[in-house]
Amino acid sequence: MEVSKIKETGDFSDVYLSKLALFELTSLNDAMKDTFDIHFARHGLSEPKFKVLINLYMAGDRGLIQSDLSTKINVSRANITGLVERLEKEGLVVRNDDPSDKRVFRVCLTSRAFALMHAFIPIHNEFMHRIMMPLDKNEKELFISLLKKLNKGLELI
Amino acid sequence: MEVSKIKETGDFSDVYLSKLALFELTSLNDAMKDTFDIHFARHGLSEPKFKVLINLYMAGDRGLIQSDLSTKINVSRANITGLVERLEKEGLVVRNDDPSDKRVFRVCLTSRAFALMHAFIPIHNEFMHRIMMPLDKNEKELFISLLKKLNKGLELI
DNA sequence: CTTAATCTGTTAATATGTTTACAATAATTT
DNA sequence: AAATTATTGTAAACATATTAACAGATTAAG
Repeated sequence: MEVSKIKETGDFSDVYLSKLALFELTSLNDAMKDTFDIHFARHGLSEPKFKVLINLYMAGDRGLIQSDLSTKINVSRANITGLVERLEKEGLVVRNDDPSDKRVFRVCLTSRAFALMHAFIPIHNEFMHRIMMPLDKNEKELFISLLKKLNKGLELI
Repeated sequence: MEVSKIKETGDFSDVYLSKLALFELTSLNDAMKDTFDIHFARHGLSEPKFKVLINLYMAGDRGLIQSDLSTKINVSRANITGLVERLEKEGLVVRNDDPSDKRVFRVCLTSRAFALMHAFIPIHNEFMHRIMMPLDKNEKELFISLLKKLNKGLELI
Protein backbone atom coordinates (compact mmCIF):
# COMPACT_ATOMS: atom_id res chain seq x y z
CA MET A 1 0.00 0.00 0.00
CA GLU A 2 1.27 3.45 -0.91
CA VAL A 3 1.94 6.04 1.74
CA SER A 4 -0.50 8.47 0.13
CA LYS A 5 -3.19 5.82 0.28
CA ILE A 6 -2.43 5.26 3.98
CA LYS A 7 -2.76 8.98 4.66
CA GLU A 8 -6.04 9.17 2.76
CA THR A 9 -7.70 6.23 4.42
CA GLY A 10 -6.11 6.45 7.85
CA ASP A 11 -5.11 2.81 7.39
CA PHE A 12 -1.98 1.45 9.01
CA SER A 13 0.08 -1.67 8.68
CA ASP A 14 -0.93 -4.67 10.72
CA VAL A 15 2.47 -4.78 12.41
CA TYR A 16 2.10 -1.18 13.51
CA LEU A 17 -1.35 -1.89 14.90
CA SER A 18 0.00 -4.86 16.88
CA LYS A 19 2.67 -2.68 18.46
CA LEU A 20 0.22 0.09 19.20
CA ALA A 21 -2.26 -2.31 20.78
CA LEU A 22 0.46 -3.77 23.01
CA PHE A 23 1.59 -0.29 23.96
CA GLU A 24 -1.93 0.73 24.97
CA LEU A 25 -2.44 -2.54 26.80
CA THR A 26 0.78 -2.03 28.74
CA SER A 27 -0.16 1.56 29.56
CA LEU A 28 -3.54 0.42 30.81
CA ASN A 29 -1.94 -2.27 32.97
CA ASP A 30 0.45 0.19 34.55
CA ALA A 31 -2.26 2.77 35.21
CA MET A 32 -4.59 0.08 36.48
CA LYS A 33 -1.95 -1.22 38.84
CA ASP A 34 -1.33 2.24 40.27
CA THR A 35 -5.06 2.89 40.67
CA PHE A 36 -5.73 -0.40 42.41
CA ASP A 37 -2.67 0.01 44.64
CA ILE A 38 -4.01 3.32 45.91
CA HIS A 39 -7.49 1.83 46.29
CA PHE A 40 -6.17 -1.10 48.36
CA ALA A 41 -3.82 1.09 50.39
CA ARG A 42 -6.74 3.31 51.42
CA HIS A 43 -8.02 0.28 53.31
CA GLY A 44 -4.68 -0.90 54.66
CA LEU A 45 -4.44 -3.62 52.01
CA SER A 46 -2.38 -4.56 48.97
CA GLU A 47 -3.36 -6.56 45.93
CA PRO A 48 -1.60 -9.78 47.04
CA LYS A 49 -3.00 -9.48 50.55
CA PHE A 50 -6.50 -8.89 49.18
CA LYS A 51 -6.22 -12.01 47.02
CA VAL A 52 -5.33 -14.11 50.05
CA LEU A 53 -8.09 -12.58 52.19
CA ILE A 54 -10.85 -12.85 49.56
CA ASN A 55 -10.02 -16.53 49.05
CA LEU A 56 -10.14 -17.19 52.78
CA TYR A 57 -13.36 -15.16 53.02
CA MET A 58 -15.00 -17.36 50.40
CA ALA A 59 -13.58 -20.53 51.92
CA GLY A 60 -15.50 -20.08 55.17
CA ASP A 61 -14.69 -21.36 58.65
CA ARG A 62 -12.41 -24.22 57.70
CA GLY A 63 -10.13 -21.84 55.85
CA LEU A 64 -7.55 -23.09 53.38
CA ILE A 65 -4.13 -24.69 53.54
CA GLN A 66 -1.24 -22.71 52.11
CA SER A 67 -0.85 -25.04 49.18
CA ASP A 68 -4.46 -24.38 48.14
CA LEU A 69 -3.88 -20.64 48.43
CA SER A 70 -0.83 -21.05 46.23
CA THR A 71 -2.91 -22.77 43.54
CA LYS A 72 -5.83 -20.34 43.73
CA ILE A 73 -3.72 -17.20 43.66
CA ASN A 74 -1.21 -18.65 41.24
CA VAL A 75 1.92 -17.79 43.20
CA SER A 76 4.59 -20.09 44.60
CA ARG A 77 4.18 -21.88 47.93
CA ALA A 78 7.27 -20.06 49.18
CA ASN A 79 5.59 -16.75 48.47
CA ILE A 80 2.45 -17.81 50.33
CA THR A 81 4.58 -18.54 53.39
CA GLY A 82 5.69 -14.91 53.45
CA LEU A 83 2.27 -13.44 52.68
CA VAL A 84 0.55 -15.47 55.42
CA GLU A 85 3.36 -14.62 57.83
CA ARG A 86 2.83 -10.89 57.30
CA LEU A 87 -0.96 -11.20 57.50
CA GLU A 88 -0.54 -13.14 60.74
CA LYS A 89 1.63 -10.36 62.18
CA GLU A 90 -1.14 -7.89 61.29
CA GLY A 91 -3.67 -10.05 63.08
CA LEU A 92 -5.69 -10.74 59.92
CA VAL A 93 -5.20 -14.50 59.74
CA VAL A 94 -4.40 -17.39 62.07
CA ARG A 95 -2.74 -20.71 61.31
CA ASN A 96 -4.43 -23.66 63.02
CA ASP A 97 -2.93 -27.14 63.15
CA ASP A 98 -4.83 -29.72 61.16
CA PRO A 99 -5.14 -32.89 63.29
CA SER A 100 -5.65 -35.05 60.19
CA ASP A 101 -2.48 -33.89 58.41
CA LYS A 102 0.51 -32.80 60.42
CA ARG A 103 2.20 -31.21 57.40
CA VAL A 104 -0.31 -28.42 56.99
CA PHE A 105 -1.93 -25.43 58.66
CA ARG A 106 -5.50 -24.37 58.13
CA VAL A 107 -5.24 -20.65 57.46
CA CYS A 108 -8.36 -18.75 58.61
CA LEU A 109 -9.50 -15.14 58.78
CA THR A 110 -9.67 -13.51 62.19
CA SER A 111 -12.95 -11.83 63.09
CA ARG A 112 -11.25 -8.49 62.48
CA ALA A 113 -10.30 -9.54 58.94
CA PHE A 114 -13.81 -10.87 58.36
CA ALA A 115 -15.30 -7.53 59.37
CA LEU A 116 -12.77 -5.70 57.22
CA MET A 117 -13.63 -7.78 54.16
CA HIS A 118 -17.36 -7.53 54.85
CA ALA A 119 -17.06 -3.76 54.67
CA PHE A 120 -14.51 -3.67 51.85
CA ILE A 121 -16.07 -6.03 49.31
CA PRO A 122 -18.99 -3.76 48.28
CA ILE A 123 -16.60 -0.83 48.07
CA HIS A 124 -14.29 -2.93 45.93
CA ASN A 125 -17.14 -3.99 43.64
CA GLU A 126 -18.19 -0.39 43.14
CA PHE A 127 -14.60 0.54 42.43
CA MET A 128 -14.24 -2.12 39.75
CA HIS A 129 -17.44 -0.95 38.15
CA ARG A 130 -16.29 2.66 38.19
CA ILE A 131 -13.07 1.75 36.42
CA MET A 132 -15.03 0.16 33.58
CA MET A 133 -17.48 3.07 33.31
CA PRO A 134 -15.81 4.57 30.19
CA LEU A 135 -17.26 1.63 28.23
CA ASP A 136 -20.98 1.09 27.69
CA LYS A 137 -22.49 -2.39 27.78
CA ASN A 138 -21.90 -3.12 24.12
CA GLU A 139 -18.32 -1.97 24.31
CA LYS A 140 -17.72 -4.12 27.39
CA GLU A 141 -19.07 -7.16 25.59
CA LEU A 142 -16.84 -6.37 22.65
CA PHE A 143 -13.85 -5.80 24.92
CA ILE A 144 -14.45 -9.13 26.67
CA SER A 145 -14.62 -11.01 23.37
CA LEU A 146 -11.37 -9.46 22.17
CA LEU A 147 -9.62 -10.25 25.46
CA LYS A 148 -10.84 -13.85 25.26
CA LYS A 149 -9.47 -14.18 21.75
CA LEU A 150 -6.06 -12.94 22.86
CA ASN A 151 -6.13 -15.19 25.92
CA LYS A 152 -6.87 -18.25 23.80
CA GLY A 153 -4.10 -17.30 21.42
CA LEU A 154 -1.58 -17.16 24.26
CA GLU A 155 -2.41 -20.73 25.27
CA LEU A 156 -0.89 -21.91 22.02
CA ILE A 157 2.39 -20.01 22.27
CA MET B 1 -34.89 -6.91 34.01
CA GLU B 2 -36.33 -10.35 34.68
CA VAL B 3 -34.14 -13.41 34.81
CA SER B 4 -36.11 -15.07 32.03
CA LYS B 5 -35.54 -12.05 29.82
CA ILE B 6 -31.83 -12.21 30.53
CA LYS B 7 -31.75 -15.88 29.55
CA GLU B 8 -33.68 -15.18 26.35
CA THR B 9 -31.59 -12.31 25.15
CA GLY B 10 -28.22 -13.33 26.57
CA ASP B 11 -28.10 -9.88 28.15
CA PHE B 12 -26.29 -9.33 31.44
CA SER B 13 -26.14 -6.58 33.99
CA ASP B 14 -23.64 -3.82 33.48
CA VAL B 15 -22.01 -4.56 36.84
CA TYR B 16 -21.51 -8.18 35.86
CA LEU B 17 -19.95 -7.15 32.56
CA SER B 18 -17.55 -4.82 34.37
CA LYS B 19 -16.39 -7.63 36.63
CA LEU B 20 -16.07 -10.05 33.74
CA ALA B 21 -14.08 -7.55 31.69
CA LEU B 22 -11.69 -6.96 34.58
CA PHE B 23 -11.36 -10.69 35.12
CA GLU B 24 -10.47 -11.27 31.46
CA LEU B 25 -8.10 -8.30 31.48
CA THR B 26 -6.32 -9.65 34.56
CA SER B 27 -6.10 -13.12 33.02
CA LEU B 28 -4.62 -11.66 29.88
CA ASN B 29 -2.08 -9.67 31.86
CA ASP B 30 -0.97 -12.72 33.81
CA ALA B 31 -0.69 -14.89 30.70
CA MET B 32 1.03 -12.08 28.83
CA LYS B 33 3.54 -11.66 31.64
CA ASP B 34 4.37 -15.37 31.66
CA THR B 35 4.72 -15.45 27.89
CA PHE B 36 6.99 -12.43 27.76
CA ASP B 37 9.07 -13.69 30.69
CA ILE B 38 9.81 -16.91 28.80
CA HIS B 39 10.51 -14.94 25.62
CA PHE B 40 12.97 -12.64 27.37
CA ALA B 41 14.58 -15.49 29.32
CA ARG B 42 15.29 -17.33 26.07
CA HIS B 43 17.67 -14.48 25.28
CA GLY B 44 19.14 -14.10 28.76
CA LEU B 45 16.96 -11.06 29.45
CA SER B 46 14.09 -10.00 31.67
CA GLU B 47 11.41 -7.41 31.06
CA PRO B 48 12.99 -4.73 33.32
CA LYS B 49 16.43 -5.35 31.85
CA PHE B 50 15.04 -5.13 28.32
CA LYS B 51 13.39 -1.82 29.12
CA VAL B 52 16.71 -0.39 30.30
CA LEU B 53 18.61 -1.77 27.31
CA ILE B 54 16.10 -0.63 24.66
CA ASN B 55 16.15 2.89 26.08
CA LEU B 56 19.94 2.96 26.04
CA TYR B 57 19.92 1.49 22.52
CA MET B 58 17.69 4.30 21.29
CA ALA B 59 19.66 6.92 23.19
CA GLY B 60 22.83 6.29 21.21
CA ASP B 61 26.45 6.84 22.17
CA ARG B 62 25.93 9.42 24.88
CA GLY B 63 23.67 7.01 26.76
CA LEU B 64 21.40 8.21 29.55
CA ILE B 65 21.77 9.18 33.17
CA GLN B 66 20.00 7.00 35.72
CA SER B 67 17.47 9.69 36.51
CA ASP B 68 16.39 9.78 32.84
CA LEU B 69 16.10 6.00 32.81
CA SER B 70 13.95 6.26 35.92
CA THR B 71 11.58 8.68 34.18
CA LYS B 72 11.43 6.78 30.90
CA ILE B 73 10.84 3.36 32.46
CA ASN B 74 8.65 4.77 35.20
CA VAL B 75 10.40 3.11 38.13
CA SER B 76 12.11 4.69 41.14
CA ARG B 77 15.68 5.97 40.99
CA ALA B 78 16.59 3.50 43.73
CA ASN B 79 15.39 0.66 41.54
CA ILE B 80 17.45 1.91 38.59
CA THR B 81 20.55 1.79 40.79
CA GLY B 82 20.01 -1.93 41.28
CA LEU B 83 19.06 -2.67 37.68
CA VAL B 84 22.10 -0.86 36.28
CA GLU B 85 24.31 -2.54 38.88
CA ARG B 86 23.21 -6.00 37.76
CA LEU B 87 23.52 -5.10 34.07
CA GLU B 88 27.01 -3.80 34.76
CA LYS B 89 27.96 -7.09 36.44
CA GLU B 90 26.74 -8.90 33.31
CA GLY B 91 28.89 -6.66 31.14
CA LEU B 92 25.91 -5.17 29.30
CA VAL B 93 26.31 -1.55 30.39
CA VAL B 94 29.06 0.77 31.62
CA ARG B 95 28.78 3.86 33.80
CA ASN B 96 30.95 6.72 32.59
CA ASP B 97 31.60 9.85 34.63
CA ASP B 98 30.07 13.01 33.19
CA PRO B 99 32.66 15.81 33.34
CA SER B 100 29.96 18.49 33.25
CA ASP B 101 27.96 17.13 36.20
CA LYS B 102 29.74 15.28 38.97
CA ARG B 103 26.48 13.94 40.41
CA VAL B 104 25.69 11.67 37.49
CA PHE B 105 26.90 8.75 35.39
CA ARG B 106 26.26 8.37 31.70
CA VAL B 107 25.02 4.81 31.38
CA CYS B 108 25.90 3.28 27.99
CA LEU B 109 25.53 -0.09 26.27
CA THR B 110 28.67 -2.18 25.80
CA SER B 111 29.34 -3.43 22.29
CA ARG B 112 28.19 -6.86 23.43
CA ALA B 113 24.85 -5.43 24.57
CA PHE B 114 24.54 -3.46 21.35
CA ALA B 115 25.04 -6.65 19.31
CA LEU B 116 22.58 -8.49 21.53
CA MET B 117 19.90 -5.83 21.04
CA HIS B 118 20.62 -5.58 17.33
CA ALA B 119 19.83 -9.29 17.01
CA PHE B 120 17.00 -9.35 19.52
CA ILE B 121 14.91 -6.38 18.40
CA PRO B 122 13.57 -7.93 15.16
CA ILE B 123 12.84 -11.15 17.05
CA HIS B 124 11.03 -9.13 19.69
CA ASN B 125 9.00 -7.27 17.07
CA GLU B 126 7.94 -10.52 15.45
CA PHE B 127 7.02 -11.89 18.84
CA MET B 128 4.81 -8.92 19.66
CA HIS B 129 3.10 -9.27 16.31
CA ARG B 130 2.51 -12.97 16.86
CA ILE B 131 0.86 -12.32 20.20
CA MET B 132 -1.65 -9.98 18.57
CA MET B 133 -2.34 -12.36 15.66
CA PRO B 134 -5.68 -13.57 17.08
CA LEU B 135 -7.12 -10.16 16.15
CA ASP B 136 -7.50 -8.93 12.58
CA LYS B 137 -6.80 -5.31 11.66
CA ASN B 138 -10.30 -4.09 12.39
CA GLU B 139 -10.36 -5.83 15.75
CA LYS B 140 -6.99 -4.35 16.65
CA GLU B 141 -8.23 -0.86 15.86
CA LEU B 142 -11.31 -1.50 17.95
CA PHE B 143 -9.21 -2.93 20.77
CA ILE B 144 -6.93 0.11 20.72
CA SER B 145 -9.86 2.52 20.90
CA LEU B 146 -11.36 0.67 23.86
CA LEU B 147 -8.02 0.61 25.68
CA LYS B 148 -7.61 4.33 25.08
CA LYS B 149 -11.04 5.02 26.53
CA LEU B 150 -10.22 3.06 29.67
CA ASN B 151 -6.83 4.73 29.94
CA LYS B 152 -8.39 8.19 29.74
CA GLY B 153 -10.95 7.20 32.35
CA LEU B 154 -8.21 6.19 34.77
CA GLU B 155 -6.62 9.62 34.53
CA LEU B 156 -9.66 11.06 36.26
CA ILE B 157 -9.79 8.63 39.20
C1' DC C 1 28.14 35.83 46.01
C1' DT C 2 26.08 33.54 49.50
C1' DT C 3 21.91 31.15 50.85
C1' DA C 4 18.28 28.29 49.82
C1' DA C 5 16.12 25.06 47.02
C1' DT C 6 16.50 21.24 43.94
C1' DC C 7 18.44 17.26 41.75
C1' DT C 8 21.10 12.80 41.72
C1' DG C 9 22.46 8.44 43.14
C1' DT C 10 22.88 5.37 47.09
C1' DT C 11 21.57 2.97 51.23
C1' DA C 12 18.38 0.73 54.43
C1' DA C 13 14.15 -1.38 55.39
C1' DT C 14 10.43 -3.62 53.50
C1' DA C 15 7.02 -6.13 50.14
C1' DT C 16 6.41 -9.24 46.57
C1' DG C 17 7.90 -12.63 43.54
C1' DT C 18 10.96 -16.68 41.78
C1' DT C 19 13.78 -21.30 41.97
C1' DT C 20 16.16 -24.80 44.43
C1' DA C 21 16.80 -27.83 48.15
C1' DC C 22 15.25 -30.01 52.24
C1' DA C 23 12.88 -32.41 56.24
C1' DA C 24 8.66 -34.07 57.77
C1' DT C 25 4.55 -36.26 56.75
C1' DA C 26 1.16 -38.79 53.67
C1' DA C 27 -0.07 -41.72 50.08
C1' DT C 28 0.93 -45.41 46.94
C1' DT C 29 3.17 -49.56 45.24
C1' DT C 30 4.84 -53.84 45.54
C1' DA D 1 4.43 -54.14 56.25
C1' DA D 2 8.15 -51.98 53.88
C1' DA D 3 9.86 -49.21 50.35
C1' DT D 4 9.10 -45.71 47.15
C1' DT D 5 6.89 -41.57 45.63
C1' DA D 6 4.47 -37.33 46.34
C1' DT D 7 3.04 -33.33 48.97
C1' DT D 8 3.70 -29.55 52.20
C1' DG D 9 5.79 -25.76 54.32
C1' DT D 10 10.15 -23.42 55.01
C1' DA D 11 14.72 -21.49 54.17
C1' DA D 12 18.24 -19.47 51.29
C1' DA D 13 19.58 -16.83 47.46
C1' DC D 14 18.15 -13.85 44.27
C1' DA D 15 15.34 -10.19 41.15
C1' DT D 16 12.33 -6.49 41.14
C1' DA D 17 9.82 -2.89 43.24
C1' DT D 18 8.72 0.75 46.84
C1' DT D 19 9.57 4.77 50.38
C1' DA D 20 12.45 7.51 53.37
C1' DA D 21 16.61 9.57 54.52
C1' DC D 22 21.00 11.11 53.17
C1' DA D 23 25.36 13.42 51.14
C1' DG D 24 27.12 15.73 47.45
C1' DA D 25 26.57 18.65 43.44
C1' DT D 26 24.04 21.95 40.84
C1' DT D 27 20.80 25.69 40.21
C1' DA D 28 18.03 29.51 41.56
C1' DA D 29 16.93 33.47 44.56
C1' DG D 30 18.08 37.13 47.21
